[in-house]
Amino acid sequence: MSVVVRFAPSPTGFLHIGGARTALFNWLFARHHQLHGDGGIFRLRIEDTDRLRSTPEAVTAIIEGLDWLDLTWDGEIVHQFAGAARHAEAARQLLAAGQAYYCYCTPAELEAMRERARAEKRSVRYDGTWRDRDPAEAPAGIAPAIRLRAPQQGTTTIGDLVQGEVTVANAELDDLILLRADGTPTYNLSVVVDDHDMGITHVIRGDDHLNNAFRQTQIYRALDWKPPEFAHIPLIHGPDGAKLSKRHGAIGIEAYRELGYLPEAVRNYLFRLGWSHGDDEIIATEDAIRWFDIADVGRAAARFDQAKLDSVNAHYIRIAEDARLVGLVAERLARFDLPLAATERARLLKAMPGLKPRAKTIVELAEKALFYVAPRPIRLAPDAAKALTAEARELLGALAVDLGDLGGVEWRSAALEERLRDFAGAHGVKLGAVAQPLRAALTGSLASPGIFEVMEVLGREESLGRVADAAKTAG
RNA sequence: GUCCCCAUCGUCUAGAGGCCCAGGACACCGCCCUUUCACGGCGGCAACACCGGUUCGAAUCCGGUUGGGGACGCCA
Repeated sequence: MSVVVRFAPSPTGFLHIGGARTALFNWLFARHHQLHGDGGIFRLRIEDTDRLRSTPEAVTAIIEGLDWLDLTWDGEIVHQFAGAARHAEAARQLLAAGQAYYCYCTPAELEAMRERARAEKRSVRYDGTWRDRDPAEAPAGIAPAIRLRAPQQGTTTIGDLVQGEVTVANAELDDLILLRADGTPTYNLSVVVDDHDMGITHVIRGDDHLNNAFRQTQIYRALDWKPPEFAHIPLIHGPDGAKLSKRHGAIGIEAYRELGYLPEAVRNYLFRLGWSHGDDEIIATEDAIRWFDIADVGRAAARFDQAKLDSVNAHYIRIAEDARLVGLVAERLARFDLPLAATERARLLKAMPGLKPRAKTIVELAEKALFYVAPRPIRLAPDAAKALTAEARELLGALAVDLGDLGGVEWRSAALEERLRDFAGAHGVKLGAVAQPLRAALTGSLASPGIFEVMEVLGREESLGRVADAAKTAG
């Protein structure tokens, strides 16, 4: 079996987290099958048949989002509207075969029909007014839409790879519109024709399309085409348990990049949401490809949990290349008018091993790296300033003299630690009593990487300069 | 309202009749490590929605109830 799947977003907004996961699952499915030699084509189709709401900006956002997540598609992007003529032709073919008919109801009439149904607490669906009516009775001046003459008896069943076998009574489904009055095809028609023409074997999409699967199956049957396999994956819900929407905040995938998440972390978090492989939590993408199986996708909706995303992201930051991290941090700092010189980048590179286990996001990493490259005198956080008591400053003054005497001794973490311990002993105080004021002086904060490491990275001159700054700070 | 789907710790999940008085991860709380904060290590809290069946035996199978979600557009 040669597997062909597609991700088919409508370009009416940014690529949100749910769409990203749908794309990810399709991509994983394709790459998995590719690994096993049975095809594995992942196509991208932009469903832009809604001419009013589709925008080129949204297309760009979707492409950038997929690029960022490194979900590469195969072949050319298909723009659905480009196939409108072909879709319309399918509708006319059904019309000629008696599988579809002209409906002259106006939108206003249909709205009234829905209102009535709602008021009478009946199910809301087209009542078939024009299904069997003679077209000769058509009102003048009204352009008709084309509706599918759907079966009214019996049932329609789809064998869903995630949800199992799902059956619905045909009486529950009404005659959907295939071609609008203006001659443009509707979503359900376009999807069926495109999926068929593109040779799509598996349709993997959000659960919210499950109902459409029945309608689409009816269209396949009317056209005498074989429907693809369906796999409707559960939606992602917000913390409140309802479908993730704009109401839950800015959730475009690019927002996550902006918030400092690494693409591999977002990928890991996303495919672990609804799909599992035993107890594995941190899963490399290569392993996910190897292990991915629709059968392991859960049936229940999952809530989005930022704390977990943070933790996964923290993990990927810890194992990321230092140079890459420096690049990402530099990019952030540059936005705050802090372009880094080569020496500062080199400093950050050296500091990165001590910095990265302390950050959950790149934003946080940049904040924590700031003191390394900030110009003297560095800004002191309130609690750091408070730690610099008169007594502490006096101690730092003495320390500066002591360290200044270090002369030819190496300015290295191990040697500095030894020196500091001796200094503390000589002054009859605990190491912490000198380390904390020193930390405040060097980093402007009371929480930082190991202080000896900080001294080494900062270098002799900068370190002593900062200590001197702090020692003379007015208490 | 009608139809469809779902249901294990707060959250993500493992579990496909005995291995489960339910395991892992995140979060939370302790302790250890330690110059601070993290990381790491150790430990703790915490769930099979409910009621009936089936079975020697059910988180796992069946039915119902409740709860949650999704869909009901000439949107996609």
